[in-house]
Amino acid sequence: MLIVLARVAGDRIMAARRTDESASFGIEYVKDLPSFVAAEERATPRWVWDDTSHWYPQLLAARVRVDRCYDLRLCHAILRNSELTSGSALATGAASSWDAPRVPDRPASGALFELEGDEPRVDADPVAELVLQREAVARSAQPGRIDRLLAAESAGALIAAELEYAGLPWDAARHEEILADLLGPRPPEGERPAALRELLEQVQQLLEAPGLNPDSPVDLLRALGRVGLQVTSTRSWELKQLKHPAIGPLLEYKKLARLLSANGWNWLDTWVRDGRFRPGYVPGGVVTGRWAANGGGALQLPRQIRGAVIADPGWKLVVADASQLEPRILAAMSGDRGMVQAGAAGDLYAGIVASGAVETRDQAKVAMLGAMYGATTGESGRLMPRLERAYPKAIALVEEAARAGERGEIVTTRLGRSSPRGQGAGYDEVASESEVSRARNRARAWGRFTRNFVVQGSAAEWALCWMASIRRRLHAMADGTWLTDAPHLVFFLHDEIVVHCPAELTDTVSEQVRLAAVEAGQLLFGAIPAEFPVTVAVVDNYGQAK
DNA sequence: TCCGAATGCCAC
DNA sequence: AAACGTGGCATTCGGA
Repeated sequence: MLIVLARVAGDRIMAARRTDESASFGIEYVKDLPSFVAAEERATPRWVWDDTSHWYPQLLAARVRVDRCYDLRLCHAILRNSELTSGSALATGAASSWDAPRVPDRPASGALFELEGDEPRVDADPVAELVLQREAVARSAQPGRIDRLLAAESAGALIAAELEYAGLPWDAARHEEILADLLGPRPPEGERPAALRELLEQVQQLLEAPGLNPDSPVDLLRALGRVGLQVTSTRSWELKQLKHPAIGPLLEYKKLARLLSANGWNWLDTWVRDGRFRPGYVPGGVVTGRWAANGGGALQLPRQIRGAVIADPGWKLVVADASQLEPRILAAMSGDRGMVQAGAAGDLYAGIVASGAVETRDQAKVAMLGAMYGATTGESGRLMPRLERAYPKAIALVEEAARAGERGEIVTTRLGRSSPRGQGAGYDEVASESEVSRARNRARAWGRFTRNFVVQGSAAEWALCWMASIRRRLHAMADGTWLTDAPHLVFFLHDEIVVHCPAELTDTVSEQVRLAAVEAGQLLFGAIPAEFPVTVAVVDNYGQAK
């Protein structure tokens, strides 16, 4: 059963229900959304709505969870662009409001937004859009794959809302300790903490630059130049090459200044409330299908402060990451038996060494990353021919993706997400030499993008399937207990998840997380015997994992 | 004074 | 050693 929800004129909510494919929609109006959804959810319908982030948070706030949904905006973006649905009316029609960029939900009351016109929002007709989308899927050459992707993408939207609802357990006191240890006590607003002040004085003295602000690259570059240090930038790795007494304290300053500005006291005040860090997640926010973040920097949580992520008393964190996910995805997608075999024993990179393709694990890793990113120089570039000889099908897949991109063609992930229509490679015949070379560079850069797109995007699909399966399994374990009173997901980072879990359930949860990884592999690749092992750590704080 | 580009570093 | 993909975010700096 499907139930489509929409806001209609007069700020009313309409529900259009369809019990099976052949039936027509029955319309009703909803008085109280949470109680309506809670009642209907007993029959586990698929809820269809324009944008999960506009509907689900208020349901969760009322302690109403839903099992399945269909996010029209996210699915539209996939179908509109996918090679697998390129002939559909949805793909060929004029752009509509469904193509508009995501609109962040309006805060309940915000003076800033009142000016923008506060008439109630009326949704574009979601039933018509749903019909168009289903038609596009039905006419696709690969309806199974694309449907799987739409389901996974929609499940991801539910998970993102639940992650934000639950929040990541965060011990503000522990965070403050970490800051105090490294930076000194919290300084008054606008002043540098003690550790930074001391380092700054040293740097200023050693460079004989009393007024120097190391946070200003221009200023710093000038000061370094005055003592004879020739550098083209002030990046840390470049400064590390230099020999001068000021470099040590300068690098230390930069490290601590980064901690202060990115995850210091201001960050703590802004993003942590009541023992939870609640960042913004944006499912489908990256072209490849990865999630993006907006607010809080969830996807760049530095290792330095992960020790502040502490499970509640009596609870644990189950931290799981998919080992060498992208190369394994490449192996499975290309059907490269040798590379699949190399990953069968556990450590894919060790398997590559064992096959004799390269000498060390580090070489295997660098070479694989280079193959997926398009490295041409350095050690990675030098190892490529050997990798290609050992794993011809895997390397051919990324090489073909790169060539397609260079020709201006689109490429597509395992389940059917296509790259944006690119940067044409063309240049005209009368173009000057520099124009030709610029065009060639642009084409090559786009080729590196499409090369990476197929692997990164397919890995993102695997991760969505994995996480959706984990969510389903955790819900089954919960046996009616509310989301956050039972084991629940609290963090997601591309190929890694964290489950907040009562201590006595960690074994079961770990097992379910592993089973979910097997299931994800089957969802993407069917019977291909590719392994997707996960490393699971049961810890009290996130800093203890890995 | 506001805003976008440039810079640099964090995550995968 | 520093070129090789996807991002977010804080800070500086120069132009409107």
